[in-house]
Amino acid sequence: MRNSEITRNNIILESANLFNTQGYKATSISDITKATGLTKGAIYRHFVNKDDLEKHALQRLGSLMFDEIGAQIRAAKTFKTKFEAIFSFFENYMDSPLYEGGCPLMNAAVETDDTNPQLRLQVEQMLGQLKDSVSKIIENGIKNGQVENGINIRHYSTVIVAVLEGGVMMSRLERDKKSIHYTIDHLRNVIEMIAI
Amino acid sequence: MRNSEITRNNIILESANLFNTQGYKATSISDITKATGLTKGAIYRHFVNKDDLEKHALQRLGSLMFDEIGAQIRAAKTFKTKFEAIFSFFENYMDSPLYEGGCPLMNAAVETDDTNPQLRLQVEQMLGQLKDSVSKIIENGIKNGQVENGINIRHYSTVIVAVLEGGVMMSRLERDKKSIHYTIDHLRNVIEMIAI
DNA sequence: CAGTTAAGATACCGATTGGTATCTTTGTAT
DNA sequence: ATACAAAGATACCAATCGGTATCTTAACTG
Repeated sequence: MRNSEITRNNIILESANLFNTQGYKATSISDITKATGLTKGAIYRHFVNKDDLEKHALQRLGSLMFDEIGAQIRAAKTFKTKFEAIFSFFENYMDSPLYEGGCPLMNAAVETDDTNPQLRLQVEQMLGQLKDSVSKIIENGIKNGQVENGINIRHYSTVIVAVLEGGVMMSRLERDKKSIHYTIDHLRNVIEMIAI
Repeated sequence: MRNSEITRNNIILESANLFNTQGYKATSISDITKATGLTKGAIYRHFVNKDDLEKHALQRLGSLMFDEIGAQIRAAKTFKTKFEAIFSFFENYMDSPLYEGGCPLMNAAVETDDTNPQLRLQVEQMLGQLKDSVSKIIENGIKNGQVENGINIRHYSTVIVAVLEGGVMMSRLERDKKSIHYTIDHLRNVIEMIAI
C-alpha cells in the first residue's frame, strides 16, 4: 500500500499552514486538496471530519512552536540567555517563520474564543504550556540565585507572554519589526530588573 | 419612506457585533438578516457588497472604541489619571463590553493581516490612532513636567498598547481577569517609572 | 385621492461548502 | 500469478454562500 503516514503527515502540515494564515473556518477542504494535490476522498480517509483535521493541525503548530522554542531554551544555560533564546524566537517570527501566518496561539485564540469551545480549550492549554515554560525559567533562576527571591512568578510570566504576543500582532499588522523590537527591548529591562 | 438612516445604522451595528465575535469571513449575510430581522434585498440596498459592509462595521467598532476611550481620557486631567482611564477601559472589556467579541483591533488584525489587504489597511490606521492617543498623553505629560524628559515616546506607546492587547487576548482565552490585571499592574509600574 | 419614489421582500442565480458512497488503483502477502 | 486490503479518485448530495432582478409596500407630494 501507499505510505499512509507520510500523506497523513503532509495533510496536517499543509492544512496547518492554511489554517494559520487564512483561519480555520475560512479554509475549505478544497483549499487543502489544492495544497496537498490530493482529493477530498483521500483527505476524509485520514480524518473523520474537518474538526478532527483542525485539531491535529493546531496540535502540530503547537509542536512546531514548542519543539523549537524548547530546544533553544535548553541550549541556553543561564537565566538571561534562556530569555534571549525566547526573544530571538519571537523576533524571527517576522522574516524566518517556522510556519506562515504569525503566532498560531494568538491566531487560534482570537478565532475560537467565542465560537469554537473545543478548539478554544486546546489553545488555552497551549497558552498554559507557554506560560509554564516561562515560569520554569524564572523558578530555576531563583533556585540558582540568578533571580530575586519573593517575586510573583505568575505575574511575570503573564506579562512576558502578553508583551510578546502583543508585539508580534502589531509588527505583523504594520509589516515592520519596530514594534516587536521595542517590546523585546522592554522585556530585556524587565529581566534586568528581576535579575540579581 | 421608511427611515433609511435608522435601518442602515442598525445593520452596521448588528453586523459589527457579529463580525467582531464570529469573524468577518465567517459571518454570512444570512447571519445578518437573522440578527436584523431584515431580508437580503434590504441589506444590499444599503451596501454595495459584503466588503462595503465590513468596512463600515469595522469603522463603527473603531468609533465606539475611540469615542469611549477618548471621552474617558479627556475627563481625566493628569498624566497618571489619563492612563488610569485607559486601564479601566481595557479592564472592562471582560464584563461590561461596548461590543461583544473582544478588542476589534486585535480581532480584525489577526484575521486580515494575510488575507484582506483593504481591511488590513483600515485596522493598521486604527492601531496608529490608538498609539497616537497614548503618545499624546505622554507628550503632554512631558510638557507639563509630569513625565521625565528624553524618553522614547514611540517606544513606550508601543509597549503599552502591546501589553494591553496581549492581556486582553489572554484573559478572553482563559475567561479569567487575572491576566489583564497582571498586565495592567505591570503598566502601572511602567507609568510610575517614567513619571516624575 | 392619485402618482411617484424609495425601502424592503421574494425568488432566484451559479458557485462553493462539508461530507459520503462507490469505484479504481496500488502494494503486499501467499 | 492471484487474491486481498488499504489508499486514493470520482461523482455525487443537500445546504449555504454572495449577489441580483423583480415585485410589493409604505410614505410623502401635489
